[in-house]
Amino acid sequence: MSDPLATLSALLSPVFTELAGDRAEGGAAPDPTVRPSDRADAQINGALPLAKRIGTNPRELAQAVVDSGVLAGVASELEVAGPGFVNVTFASSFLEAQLAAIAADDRLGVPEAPQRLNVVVDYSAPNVAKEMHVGHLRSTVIGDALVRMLSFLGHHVIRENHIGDWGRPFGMLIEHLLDLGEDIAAEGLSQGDLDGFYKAANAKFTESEEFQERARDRVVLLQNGDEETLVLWRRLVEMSNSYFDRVYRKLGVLLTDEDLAGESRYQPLMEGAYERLEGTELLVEDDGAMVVFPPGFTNRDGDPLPLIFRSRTGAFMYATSDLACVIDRAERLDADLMLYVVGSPQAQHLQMVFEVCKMAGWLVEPRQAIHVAFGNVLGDDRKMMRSRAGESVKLIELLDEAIERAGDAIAEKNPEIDAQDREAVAAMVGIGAVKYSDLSTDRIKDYVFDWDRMLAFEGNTGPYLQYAHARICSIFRRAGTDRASVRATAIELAAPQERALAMRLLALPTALDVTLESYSPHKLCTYVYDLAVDFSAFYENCPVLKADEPTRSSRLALADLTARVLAQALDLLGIEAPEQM
RNA sequence: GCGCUCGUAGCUCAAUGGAUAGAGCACUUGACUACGGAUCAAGCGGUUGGGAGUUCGACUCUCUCCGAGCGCGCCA
Repeated sequence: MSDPLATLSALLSPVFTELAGDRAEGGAAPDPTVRPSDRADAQINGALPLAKRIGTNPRELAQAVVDSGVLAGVASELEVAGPGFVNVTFASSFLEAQLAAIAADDRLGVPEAPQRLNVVVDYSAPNVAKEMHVGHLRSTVIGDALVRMLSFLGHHVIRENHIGDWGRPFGMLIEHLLDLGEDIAAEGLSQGDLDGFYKAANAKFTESEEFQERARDRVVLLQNGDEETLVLWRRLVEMSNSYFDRVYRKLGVLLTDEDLAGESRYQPLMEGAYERLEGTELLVEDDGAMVVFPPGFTNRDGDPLPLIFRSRTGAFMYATSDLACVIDRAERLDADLMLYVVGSPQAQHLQMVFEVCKMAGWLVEPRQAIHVAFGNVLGDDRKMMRSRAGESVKLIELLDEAIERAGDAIAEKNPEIDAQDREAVAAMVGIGAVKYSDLSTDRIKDYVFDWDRMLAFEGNTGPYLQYAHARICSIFRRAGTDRASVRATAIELAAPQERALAMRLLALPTALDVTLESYSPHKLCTYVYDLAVDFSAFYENCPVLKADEPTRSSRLALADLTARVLAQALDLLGIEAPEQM
């Protein structure tokens, strides 16, 4: 761990334990509570709670921490302040050594997780023969970022795209496919007109009784595994998947066909899951349905709320499917962790499913399932984002608009760039802007989608971060120096802006840790933004190319390291870092 | 009605129980014969929805009230 704060914490822990002595026995080990500080490089806050616990004077205890001498070589200055804080200033030599270490490290100081976990991430989940809309954006983008971060830490990540490829609507969809003829349907669907297809089918269903009957018969055939029907169903799924794939490529996420784990896949597992549930005696009959009453859930009348696993008519429900899912992930995939990147309205349902799985013994600590919930994308009217016609906005159109707007802005700000480069950069900038605006606020909250703000290129936006990266690349272009060639150069920290930048660069591992502690990508966004701001201050105050040696080389090395950390952190968010823009 | 989530500057958002609640936008004022001004610096702007409690210390934890969104049995 390269973070100087982490080093402090590690060095101080034994000191605190010793100072606590036997008077603190029984409790948890005392935490030095090292925090960033605006009055010094860091502050140690742990003396206050410890003094309280063992009944001594906090300032004296803080002084004892200082006198322990364990920070020799790490800190150049230690000062007891206020009621018992210790302000720490790092020795430049220490920071310089840490910088050298991360500069020589492909992982930029981020250690691999001590324990390699099997992590299933369930995200994106569009519906076959239905358009992907803004509602799918958050799940896809947040899930993708989490997948990237977890993979980077060395975990074994299994992506699962739980597409809606099964169920009653497929009767009418298949009949509509037959009516149209496969070729015509394929043409429409491959053009991305999924909504038109679905709506036409739906319209016929509501209008024509004859069609309804055919649709219902078709569902039965599908469920009974009729081969001809299955062929048609597969065609439909394939056509949708190739469309989804186009969207994913444009969006730049890692999902591929390999990751498809649709509802149909869990269909054959439901019977077994259900039988095992029967074996637990949790299952009870209620009003003809087979249900479980997990404790703590009530309906509007204050009665226990059931989770229904088999309807009165004998059909399995989506709870049954979710149950089969958990069992499959736990037993076949041996998942230590299951992340459900699903909108917050599903909170209660998932909570109930997880609870039943716990009661039945299929979800036992340390194996755990977590709902990574998120809020809505809102329009400027603060309501669910809709197109002018009142329909949900097609994701693909939204992405195209982002790219177009970014292209216009680039053409305006950087007329020298050639058309081909501009096109490539516009995609990186436009998509990056959309992703960053989605990732940079706390996922649990709704957020307002605002073109002007996300593409403003100023303030806390994707383009601003990319710009910081592009500027660094520009320095090297101008210098005619290969970036890799400066990586072994010693960095000397003299100016305060250099120190601040260095501290930030070293903090990447901590930023990743706190991000994954709560699966909140916005924390990593805040880190990257702070890094870009620190770099801007450095750039403004510390001339690189005009500096004398050895300062010039040192600053080139610092700039290169900054670009690497920027690009790495952006990559973990799924955002590309162009070399010019 | 019950449950979950949210409420922070005019707007959009931050803040692992730590000192004086921070950014961006907007507004005001400065800085280009230095590496990309798509920038930087400074100013303005707050009883953190109200109240109570826990704590040496609360935006953060607990309770309560107000307001908003979502969910609450045979769709997924």
